[in-house]
Amino acid sequence: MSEAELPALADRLAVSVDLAVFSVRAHDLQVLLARRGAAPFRGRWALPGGFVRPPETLDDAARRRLPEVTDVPGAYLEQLYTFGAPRRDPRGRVISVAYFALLAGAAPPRGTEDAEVRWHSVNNLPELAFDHAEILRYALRRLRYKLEYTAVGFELLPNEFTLTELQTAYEIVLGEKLDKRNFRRRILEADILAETPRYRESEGQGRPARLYRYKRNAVMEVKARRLFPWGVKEASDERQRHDSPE
Amino acid sequence: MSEAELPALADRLAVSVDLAVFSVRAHDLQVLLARRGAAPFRGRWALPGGFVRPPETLDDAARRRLPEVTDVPGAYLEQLYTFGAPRRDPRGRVISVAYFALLAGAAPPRGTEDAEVRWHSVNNLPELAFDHAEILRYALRRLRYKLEYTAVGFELLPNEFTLTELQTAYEIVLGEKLDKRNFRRRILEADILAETPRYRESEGQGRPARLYRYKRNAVMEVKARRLFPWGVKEASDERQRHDSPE
DNA sequence: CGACTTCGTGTAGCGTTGACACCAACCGGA
DNA sequence: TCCGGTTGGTGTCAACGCTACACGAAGTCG
Repeated sequence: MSEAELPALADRLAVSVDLAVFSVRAHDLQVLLARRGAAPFRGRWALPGGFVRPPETLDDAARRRLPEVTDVPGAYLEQLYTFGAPRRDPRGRVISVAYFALLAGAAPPRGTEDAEVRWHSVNNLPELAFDHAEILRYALRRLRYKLEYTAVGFELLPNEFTLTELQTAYEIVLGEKLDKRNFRRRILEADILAETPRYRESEGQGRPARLYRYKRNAVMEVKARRLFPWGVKEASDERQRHDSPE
Repeated sequence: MSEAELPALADRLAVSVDLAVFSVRAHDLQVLLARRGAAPFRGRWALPGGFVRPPETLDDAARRRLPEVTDVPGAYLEQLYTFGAPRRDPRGRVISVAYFALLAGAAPPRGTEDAEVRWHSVNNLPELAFDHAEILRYALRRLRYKLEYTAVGFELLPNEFTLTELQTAYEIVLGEKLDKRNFRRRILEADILAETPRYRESEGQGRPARLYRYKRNAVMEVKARRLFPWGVKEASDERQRHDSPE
């Protein structure tokens, strides 16, 4: 930031936000995609997003997109990474600040005037416009990491939920079965859930399950872990940059 | 990304990269700052950085700054977060993609024509221009996290180093003493260091220490950790967003 | 050669993790 | 109402991993 003057208009860049909106629906991890109604990539599916307007925050720009594609009370939103390859958009230089969002599974997609919006299974994705496949791969990786060392899983569920529903959501996202007793021990010891007096009695047989809700104002914090008590592997084939967070 | 057309020139944004360049020098964690030679914030210290030019990658824009402020062979560089509050720059709307870099302690600062560049202790910082204090706080947090669960510590040292030097670097960054035997066990089990046949004999008394170097092509990878075997604390006073990476 | 400094090494106790099986509550149909 | 079917909810024990901790080795200096 040493230049005295802002760059000339011609040297300014278009800045967009793109959202990877995840939800667990139909026992599957899904992401919200919008079909492009105009060139370039007309007809292709893409992450919902749009250009940042001069007076708004990046977070605001991202949050503003949400009601355009789905009905949702509160959603978890987090900035992910900024993608800025010079030719990622054929129209010209556009840098994209990627966000990911977590929604309770109930949210139905909401089409816009000329843009069809639909949930897609992350296991069965169409070809995506721009570099959105890369963005989505990255978002997915981050989502899994995040779920492993933080407890944002609630954001994928309605306000009240059973422990089994929570565990199932984790299993779906992580793609791996978890031990019931250990899962419950951990999540309860973490002291971020509050029992409600209510039970889920609905749908069919079986013993009714206690409903829990997420304790507001409980914030996950990674307990200071001494150095890296983990592992190291040889350089994997995975040829990706973006190894930030983890 | 549903609009068909790019925004008008007037609605484009200036995009800058700002770098938090860290190094361990004089038994202290330091960051490279440049004194601003022009308004706004003339005379204030700021993170080195500059505007992104249309044909270059964000990473390139960041890497291009490095030789302007210091001599360095290879430096570790990683994108951090993108800051986009509308009024963070009094000249107009500028969004800043923040990077952090790690340098071997030897690197001397290198002034530019009208910009003095100096190392500053992170424990004794001057007032910074723009929102750079916030960016730096964030970068520092990420650096500490990163060091705890990844083994980038080498990047703060010259090619060959002793285990004690490495441990000292970790202690300085983390601000906490570490157990010698445990540190060595961990770092060696990780199998990312290679012994050299050489010893550090210089400076003064004591038994000479074996020199090690960082194994190229050894990539840290967080061993898949089951769920969050960690802790949770009440919402801390720390009123910050940006809880991404961890 | 003795005092001083830094290097380099092993173990035992403890806490945490992961694996594992059964009774409880409710439903529906016979 | 009883019985089979389904889902909910609970405790222990063994293996492992982390932490804490002290002393002989190798060299320097006077």
